[in-house]
Amino acid sequence: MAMRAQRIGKANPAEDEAVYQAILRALLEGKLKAGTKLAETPLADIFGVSRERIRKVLHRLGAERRLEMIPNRGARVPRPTLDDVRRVYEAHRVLEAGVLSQLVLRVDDLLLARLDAHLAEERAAAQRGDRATSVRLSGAFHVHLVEALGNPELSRMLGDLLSRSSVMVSVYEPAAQSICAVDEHGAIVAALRDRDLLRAIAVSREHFLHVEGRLRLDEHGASESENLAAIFAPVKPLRRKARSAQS
Amino acid sequence: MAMRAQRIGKANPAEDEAVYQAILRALLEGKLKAGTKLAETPLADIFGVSRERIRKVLHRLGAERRLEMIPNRGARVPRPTLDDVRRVYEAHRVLEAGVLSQLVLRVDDLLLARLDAHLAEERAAAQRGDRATSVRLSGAFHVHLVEALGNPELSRMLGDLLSRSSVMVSVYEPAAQSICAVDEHGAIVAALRDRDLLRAIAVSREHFLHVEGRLRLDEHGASESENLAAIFAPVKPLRRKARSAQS
DNA sequence: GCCGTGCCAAATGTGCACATTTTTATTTTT
DNA sequence: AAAAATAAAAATGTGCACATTTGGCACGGC
Repeated sequence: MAMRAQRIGKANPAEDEAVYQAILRALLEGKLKAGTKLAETPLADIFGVSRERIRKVLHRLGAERRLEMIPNRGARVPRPTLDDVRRVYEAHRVLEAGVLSQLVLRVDDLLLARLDAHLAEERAAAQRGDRATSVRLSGAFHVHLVEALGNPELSRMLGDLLSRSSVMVSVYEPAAQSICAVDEHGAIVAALRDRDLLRAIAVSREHFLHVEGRLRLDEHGASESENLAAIFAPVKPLRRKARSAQS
Repeated sequence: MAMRAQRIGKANPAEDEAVYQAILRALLEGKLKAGTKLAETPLADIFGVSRERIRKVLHRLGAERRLEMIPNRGARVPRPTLDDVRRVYEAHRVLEAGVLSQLVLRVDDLLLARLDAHLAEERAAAQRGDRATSVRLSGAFHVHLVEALGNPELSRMLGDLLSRSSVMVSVYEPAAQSICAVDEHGAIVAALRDRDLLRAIAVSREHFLHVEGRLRLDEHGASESENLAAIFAPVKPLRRKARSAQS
């Protein structure tokens, strides 16, 4: 019994984060198609970490409602119903209405200036046809609104909602028109400048309904995304235990 | 080696739930004082389950922001700052404003009748001095409002917020006056009946500010709650491995 | 007398070896 | 031959044995 100094218990929280971020990123970028099964053992091989670590990350993502966990059957990328998407959008709409109701009470020139600056950025990106930036800035507008309240609770809520709708967008939304119209954002700021809560809420509501209206109505049965190894390829294996599971 | 048929791997999800509910309940009922450390091994002994099971539950509660998890140092009952409490209340206020903005667009007689019935219950409980029921119904009012929208996302958000503020209430709120005034709830319903969004939001806002205003301003250093075994005593041990850890 | 240093006990984190459940493939029966 | 039944294979869930880290305490130095 030669005291096999096992290499267990490394206590490396960075590894957890790395795996978590990698899967989350793939999820947010839409690289993982809806309905794909995320088995523990293959992922452990791909990332070169123990299965328990994968398991922990998967359960965490499940708790955040970003993965669908079925007891004894593992984790799957959720396949949201059109109704699910609508509910998330509605929640976003409701939350923003609340944010606006609080915001009209404390608008100041500084905030308005910041929002105007953001609108200018959005317009610039739209004019030069930079669609990627447009999409990013379009989402950032709503983040700006909620962060103006300086309440981490609310910011986190909206963040969760946004990340989830981002994933859903990749399923149901036509890629071309997925950006919010800059005019509508401008209208919200204008209403805010006038301290007109009812108009702000109405405009915001219209805005979200527009986005919702663009959702594709057909539920195309998202196919399983094969070869997971390729999806996580850009991420360097943390340990060199991973072998290419090429078929 | 007589094939020690180990009793591991029982795959009993009910046990998880039981432990989770027990701790959550103690948390919500304020039996666990803020700052109390929840070590894994003692809890495992108390509940008569394995440490891993406790660990899983503790991490889940941490993910739900109901416990404060410190790496390598375990779980503690959070000791919220007064600012923390205010932020949760503000989030609740903002969310309800959004709910109301959506609700005025779809109020019908059925909803109003239900709310009236609830108000009647509240008044009855208040008149007969049933404080426990009053507190419960008072929270249920806000739940009714959000559930009227029929959106599970929003309901879950409010549920999280409510449960957290419930815990905080036990720290900062004077026990006697912690109930919402029925009149204020009635005023919200009245504004809803008139489809007057601005008034509904204003009344709701006032209502929450009243509750916030009653918070105790002194941060009393909540002492550690000793003898955990007694706190979880009403819960029957799941296995008979627990011995009374009386000092 | 007080602070820095090093050891000891306790609590948390992790990998592994199983048990259990699910899924798939094969066989048998009507 | 199709469907039900059965067995094998794979994947998930769990307890346990460690390793690692943390906190306290004694000892010694300034």
